[in-house]
Amino acid sequence: MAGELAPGRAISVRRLAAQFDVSAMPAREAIRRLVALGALELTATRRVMVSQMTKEKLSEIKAARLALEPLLATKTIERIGTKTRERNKLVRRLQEWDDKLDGAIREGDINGYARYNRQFHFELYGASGAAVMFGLVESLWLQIGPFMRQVVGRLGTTVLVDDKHKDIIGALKAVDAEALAAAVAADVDQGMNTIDVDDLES
Amino acid sequence: MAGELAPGRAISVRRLAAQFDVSAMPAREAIRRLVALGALELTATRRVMVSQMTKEKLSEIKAARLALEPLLATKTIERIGTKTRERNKLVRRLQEWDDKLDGAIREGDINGYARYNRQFHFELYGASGAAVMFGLVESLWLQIGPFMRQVVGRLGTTVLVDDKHKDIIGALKAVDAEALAAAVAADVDQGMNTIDVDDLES
DNA sequence: CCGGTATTAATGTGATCACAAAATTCTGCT
DNA sequence: AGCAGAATTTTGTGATCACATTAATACCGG
Repeated sequence: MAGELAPGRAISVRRLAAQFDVSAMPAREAIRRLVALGALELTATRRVMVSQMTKEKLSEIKAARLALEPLLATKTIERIGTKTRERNKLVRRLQEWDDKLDGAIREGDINGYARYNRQFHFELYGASGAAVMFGLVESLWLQIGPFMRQVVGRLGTTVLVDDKHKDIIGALKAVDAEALAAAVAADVDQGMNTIDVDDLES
Repeated sequence: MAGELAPGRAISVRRLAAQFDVSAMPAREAIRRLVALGALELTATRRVMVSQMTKEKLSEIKAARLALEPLLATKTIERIGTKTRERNKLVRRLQEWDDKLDGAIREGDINGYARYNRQFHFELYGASGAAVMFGLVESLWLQIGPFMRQVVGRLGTTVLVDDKHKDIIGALKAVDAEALAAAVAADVDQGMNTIDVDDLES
């Protein structure tokens, strides 16, 4: 999800096992799990690699994210909108992640960007308590992660300065579910539009 | 997905392996895969069982299905809306499944209902070529399957006669994306509303 | 007949092996 | 140097074992 593994990169059981100093079995399970979630894919020869991105997949992931993530954010407001204490706590945490995110963007730190952006969104979605949808979104992020990293690595983090995180935090503070959903949708839309499969072919 | 396994039912590697006359390894992989997709869940003691349904999960699944399945249907129209030949072929197949489905409902055949309803929807969604979203929806059906079967088994298939499949086929024939999305949403909504977690507690 | 305890069976999980198939490296020839 | 083909290594996958843990059953005292 952090994009440490480039699309197309081959993953083998024994190498992964050696890397994490475990036996083959846990490595196998981890790999097959990520295959089930779409992060890794099986080649025709049963080999496993980090999934490649295509225009079609990117468009699908964008549509699915736009359909699900605003919903999750809305559920978070439904759950803790009236609980001032919890809401403030969440706002504080989101602000922390966003601060670190801004820092990472300024410094061109791609690892930091990927990490803090994920933390920010998952903190917001996790607070919804909606485990099923959370799982679906997790699968989408697993599929988009390696590709995003590649693109950002090529274009630089400056293309990502214009996120809508401030709007998200503002809507959460105001307990405005509609504005929150709109801000999340705008953030997803903006993030997915700045990248393009063509960015990797040049 | 067909609901052959009731929620709460324990699944063990060795039993599954014996049942399908394979060794432990493929059974393990299958189980872990279904765990990753949410169909099975791990208990606190590392045991595996068919996932239980809760009001919250049911509500989440409904929301996610309503967000994704109309989208998939729309993508199907985008893909083969203008290709008359392929479209007619799909319509014919959908009609076949729907006929069998009606028969199953009339005869109170729960297995048939589960099977043909799934075939109908997946035929429609599969034609979209949207593999990512298809996977998400598959995961949702895997999670709802065992529960649906339980409820339908208790209430009888007659509660399901009022599906919107005729509307879906009609909209597809008319190449009306909006009407198709609305019909799919209505079908999902109707199907999810006729069932209730309370139906299993009585 | 009931409830708790001891005994037995079943289970998840990590480890390792074997084997065929695929990828990679090496080699020798032009 | 370039390249086909052989030799070697790597790999996925099924099989089986071992061990600790948990569930199921048997047993027995009241």
